[in-house]
Amino acid sequence: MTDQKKIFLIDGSAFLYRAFHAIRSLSTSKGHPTNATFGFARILLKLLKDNCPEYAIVFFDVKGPTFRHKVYDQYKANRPPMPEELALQIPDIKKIIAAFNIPVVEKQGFEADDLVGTYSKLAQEQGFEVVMVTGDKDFIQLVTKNCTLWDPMKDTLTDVEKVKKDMGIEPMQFIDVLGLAGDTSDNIPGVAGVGPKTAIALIAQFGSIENMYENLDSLKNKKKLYENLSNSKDLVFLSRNLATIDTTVAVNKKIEDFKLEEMNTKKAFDLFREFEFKTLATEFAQKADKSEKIYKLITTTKELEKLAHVLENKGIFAVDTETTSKNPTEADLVGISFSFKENHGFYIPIGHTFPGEFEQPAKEEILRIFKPVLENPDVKKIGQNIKYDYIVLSRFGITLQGIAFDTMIASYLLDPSSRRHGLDKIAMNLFGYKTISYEEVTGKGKNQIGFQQVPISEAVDYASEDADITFMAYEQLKTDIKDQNLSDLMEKIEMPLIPVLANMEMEGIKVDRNVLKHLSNTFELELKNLERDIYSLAGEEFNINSSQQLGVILFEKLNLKTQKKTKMKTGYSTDVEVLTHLAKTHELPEKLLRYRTLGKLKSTYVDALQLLINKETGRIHTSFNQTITVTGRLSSSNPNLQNIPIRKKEGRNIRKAFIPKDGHTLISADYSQIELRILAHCAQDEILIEAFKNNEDIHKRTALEVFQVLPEFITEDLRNQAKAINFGIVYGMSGFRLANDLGISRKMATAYIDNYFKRYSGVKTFIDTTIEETKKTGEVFTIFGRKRRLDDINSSNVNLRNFAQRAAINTPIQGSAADLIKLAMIKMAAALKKNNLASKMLLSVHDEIIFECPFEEKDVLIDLAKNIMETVHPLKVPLKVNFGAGENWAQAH
DNA sequence: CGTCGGTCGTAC
DNA sequence: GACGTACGACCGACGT
Repeated sequence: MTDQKKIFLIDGSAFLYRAFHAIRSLSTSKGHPTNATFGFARILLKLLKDNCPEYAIVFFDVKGPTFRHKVYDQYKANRPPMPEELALQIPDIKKIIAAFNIPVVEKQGFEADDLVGTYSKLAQEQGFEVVMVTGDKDFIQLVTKNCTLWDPMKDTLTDVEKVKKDMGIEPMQFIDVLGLAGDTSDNIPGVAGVGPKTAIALIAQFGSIENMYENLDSLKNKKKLYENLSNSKDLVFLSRNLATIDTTVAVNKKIEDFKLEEMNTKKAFDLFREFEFKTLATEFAQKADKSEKIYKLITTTKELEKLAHVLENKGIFAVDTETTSKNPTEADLVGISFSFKENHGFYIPIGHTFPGEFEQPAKEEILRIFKPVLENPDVKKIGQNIKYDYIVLSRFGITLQGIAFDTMIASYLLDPSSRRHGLDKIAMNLFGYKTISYEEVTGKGKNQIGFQQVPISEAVDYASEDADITFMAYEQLKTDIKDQNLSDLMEKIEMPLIPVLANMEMEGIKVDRNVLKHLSNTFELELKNLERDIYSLAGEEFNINSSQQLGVILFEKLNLKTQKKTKMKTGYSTDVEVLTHLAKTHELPEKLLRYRTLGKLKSTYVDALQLLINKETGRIHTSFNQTITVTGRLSSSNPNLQNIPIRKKEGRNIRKAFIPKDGHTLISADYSQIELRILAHCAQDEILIEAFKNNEDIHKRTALEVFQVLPEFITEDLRNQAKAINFGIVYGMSGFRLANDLGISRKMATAYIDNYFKRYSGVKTFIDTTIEETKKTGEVFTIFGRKRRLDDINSSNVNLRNFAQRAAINTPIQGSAADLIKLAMIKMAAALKKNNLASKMLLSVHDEIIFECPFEEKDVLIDLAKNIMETVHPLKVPLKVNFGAGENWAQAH
């Protein structure tokens, strides 16, 4: 190695084609080709990584005639025009080069080759070592002791020694080789019958074309060659001229000007993201720069007041709270952070355990100073999962107002199928920025500390970053939301829903612990008995909850007939269906079914619910998650109050534990057949619409249509079968499944479905057109424009494709129902406030809203709710809401 | 000792 | 294979 400066001259034009052809096909999800862009980027990255160049230039041909065309009008005449797929990618490639901060040189009338030649000469004159980066053999003529040739795709290096060794000639003599051999791709003629091998041999023998012709007689013994050479003398000299790389192009002569600057990783990352180069994007993501961040600890009264003042004036800022718990209904405030400008953040410590190292302001003072701005509805607030902060602040006497944007929700609306809407993922996706993780500052496992114990400097960085990134993400996501036509959904539904849900969570629902205790004891007793019986029937003790061990007992020890394997084929299935079947032949499965039912009720509901009763309020405060489901529904967790049993008697008893507070009653408002009504609306099916308009029993109507019998022959059983069909349609059910469910032949089930589609022809058309449309766009939409991508709809995998087709039908229906009830909840919350009612909305269970209502308000509330819920958004069919009231949830429903 | 996938069961 | 959307208890394999 020498300390000589080195410059890399990159033959961009040649690599365009090589990259384009090397990768067969690659494109973004929208179909924009990226194969050449990817190949080119990889070549440049390899160059940068392998060589860490200080100087480099990329050269491109410029469209239009060059001096070679003047000399020879057939030059490159046989070359087809650049494929459109490639031409489309040239701007992308130039963007990548720009992001890498590599200078580009191109000049009208000259090819990249000539520019490489010219700069190669200049650079050597100025004391540089030159590496020409290309796969084109023509450049061999330029190789000198200070100029080598590197092909990054084959990773071969060509220097003077290698040329001498391989061909027995000096590099400069390679021009004469080209003169003789020609070049079919450039349409340079050369000599007929003379290819590279012969040409090299001739030049090796004679030294030059001139010398060869002077001594042509010595080739007379090779008659054909001699004739061809004699006849082509003019062409040979012309060909040599054409193949000679010009080294005298008039250009900026200062090589020093081409010193590389550091690449713009951010821009490169953005481009990789745009072109969907996922691995490259991730690679670049980790190189984010934290040095430009300005995060400040704010503690003095003067600073606090100044900050509050600035926030007020800015009119919009991101806010984030740090607390002692993941559960906002029991979290204590540890700190609060703000940001209103990218790369800037402020942190105010409130409840840190070790304030000795700094002055922690009094909590009351902080709340007093920031309460006005946080409660000012004209000052907009941005948050990441801001419902959390709303609840925490609310418990400290601050009602957050002016909630304008939630980055978690925006991320969700843009791609509800993604399970990752954490700030870390958002930062990575948008900026390639790796955030400080919570575990990094608190530790994890048994050594984890609360945020209140995190050293203040780390707390400042972590908390400020959260607000900073949230603000930065907001600026990007708001345009993404707009571009994707999701603004209405965001502004009219999801954002206004946040405080509504927050208040429902804070309100919670009262639970009678004694009811649960009693149920627990009752179940416990029976479970003990069942356990004893089961062990006795099995002839041994085993873990009844282990389906694996159970399988062994049933199918190996007792030799019961196996029914089916589990989904993953890891063992025998022991689910309800199997056990029910086995129950006909053995007593054990019967007991197991009972054991399962009671065990489920006890562990999942009766016992788990008791643990989640809040000590302060005596109520259960679920979380309503707004960014979980792919369809737009809410989900509920800790506990999940959306799957409390109701269908069977024993389970329904659990609902008796959910009660209203004194002087109140629980009211259930339940949308009747909302999904079938939405189906009627979306499908514009005449019969369905008519049936709903006439307030008919929809399952009975379906029975009439499908079974083609007179009304007086519709039995309860037939109605139930029709009900199963109605539900099945919404889920995209197959004939097989229907046959299974109804215990009829597959043929009969298919006939039913055929009949259904014949009668409800609008539904049939809706299903077909929805699937067709989804195939084109890869997206399905709800009535309110909620979007879900279903790329699998075009998968070659039958299972994936069928699944996507069913989802394409179900999502608009389930999702539109979710849109409607969300809107109804927003309107109900507003109406309760406007009418000064003391009633509270407590829960939402997909098509049902539960209220807690003072006795005297009951009639008013039902009137109001009926009015609002049924007219929430007019459809082609009426919406109908059923009401129930009672002293517990079982009664109310 | 924590994580994670599999199985099962509850709701709409 | 075969009906959409969730949450969560329990088991057991696996990794630290």
